[in-house]
Amino acid sequence: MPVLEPQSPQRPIPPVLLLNAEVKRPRGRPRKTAQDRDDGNRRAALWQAAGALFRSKGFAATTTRDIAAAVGMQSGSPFYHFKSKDALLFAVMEEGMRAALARQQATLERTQDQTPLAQLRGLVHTHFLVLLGTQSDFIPVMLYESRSLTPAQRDTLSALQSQYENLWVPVLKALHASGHLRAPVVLARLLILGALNWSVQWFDPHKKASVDDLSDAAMALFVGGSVASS
Amino acid sequence: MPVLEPQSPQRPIPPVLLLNAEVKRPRGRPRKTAQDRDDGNRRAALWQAAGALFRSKGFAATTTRDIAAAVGMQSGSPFYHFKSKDALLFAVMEEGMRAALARQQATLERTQDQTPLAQLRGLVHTHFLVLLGTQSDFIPVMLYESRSLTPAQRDTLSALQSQYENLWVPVLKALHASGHLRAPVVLARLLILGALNWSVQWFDPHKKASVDDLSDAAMALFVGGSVASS
DNA sequence: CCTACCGATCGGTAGG
DNA sequence: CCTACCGATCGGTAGG
Repeated sequence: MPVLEPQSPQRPIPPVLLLNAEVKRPRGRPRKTAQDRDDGNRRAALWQAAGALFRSKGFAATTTRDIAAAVGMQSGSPFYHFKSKDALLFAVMEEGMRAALARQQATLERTQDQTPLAQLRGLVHTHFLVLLGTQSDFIPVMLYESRSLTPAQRDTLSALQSQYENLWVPVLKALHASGHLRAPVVLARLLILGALNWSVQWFDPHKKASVDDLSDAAMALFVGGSVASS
Repeated sequence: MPVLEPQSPQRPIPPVLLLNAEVKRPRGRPRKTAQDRDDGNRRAALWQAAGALFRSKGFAATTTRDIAAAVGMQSGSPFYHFKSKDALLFAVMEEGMRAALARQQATLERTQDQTPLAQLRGLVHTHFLVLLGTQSDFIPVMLYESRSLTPAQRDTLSALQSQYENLWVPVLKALHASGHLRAPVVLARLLILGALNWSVQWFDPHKKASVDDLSDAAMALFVGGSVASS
């Protein structure tokens, strides 16, 4: 009887692995096809899964094992793609900000010949889509978990956030000049973005209010005010 | 030479305690005076310290050892006062909500003979004070860490939150009826509270904008709108 | 409220 | 990307 029998090939698959795999997976490591090989598939899968988990459970309460399991990896494997859990958090935020920036820039281009009111309506609507869309967990994560970043990461993200906020300023300035917006532009920007961002706390896609309804209400609240008649 | 000498009174104070205590404390366990005895001193100290730590580091990233050290206890001692870390979180939130409710009720009583605009201004101002005051960490914690509560705790808190939100409704309805507020009342309430709540993200007491400035800007934004002249 | 400790978990790593 | 594991930490507890 052998004293040492490491890695016996007949050893049964541990139950915990069967729990994580819905269907039997083929034996051995998956072959890398031409489409599959190191083109960032797995890396993107990791930060997308991380984004969803960070959003629903919070950064500190999410384990790297959760993330690994979500994409069918073993516990140590995420560290092959990301140096640390922190790097994963940063990737989630950075990818999200870049996507949001691109969408808002497209919105501004699409509405550049319209009135400032229409431009604001476009920014508000796109912001709601970015915030509340099914696959955009990035922004809520960014808004809630920034304190877990390193200073250098925070700086990089701050620059992206400034870019994003600055997209709003010319529109708000125009509306301030035309009298549609009464509050000072800087504070108005902060309060408006806050009102929109907070919707991640209460928006329920199953309720009756749609993103369009929200956009209408926001516009009415911010720039649809009446004459102060008393 | 005695084998067992538990609680030897000559035993030196462990260095870790000296680090936490700015001044030398009297030897032995502190005597309980009439004022001191179990009147909730230590319990309140714990949830107040927990509130500050949960706010700055987040619930999951704060250890019960952090909390114990902040009030000069040993690692296991918070569990003498609270059944679990979870119970501490709940205490922070509940105490905060009750304090906020009391302050807003006082505001409404103080302004009950004034115009709805003045009443809203009072609610906004008090809300900012509750949010941004030096000793009110409770609300930000509540807003960010609710997912760590048990369902029963969440229910209790939801009831308090509903009470708080309902304080705003009559005022907003009056302003809607008078034409000062254009957006639907329910969505307006959500957007307005969101705009205010978000200020915990960016408000800096060392910057020039005061809570009064914020209140003015918020009023201008929500109910100070101009005629839509184009 | 302290002491001493447990059981579990977790981020991360060496080596393949 | 997996295996096997470490070092540290953490919530919580027994007993006093």
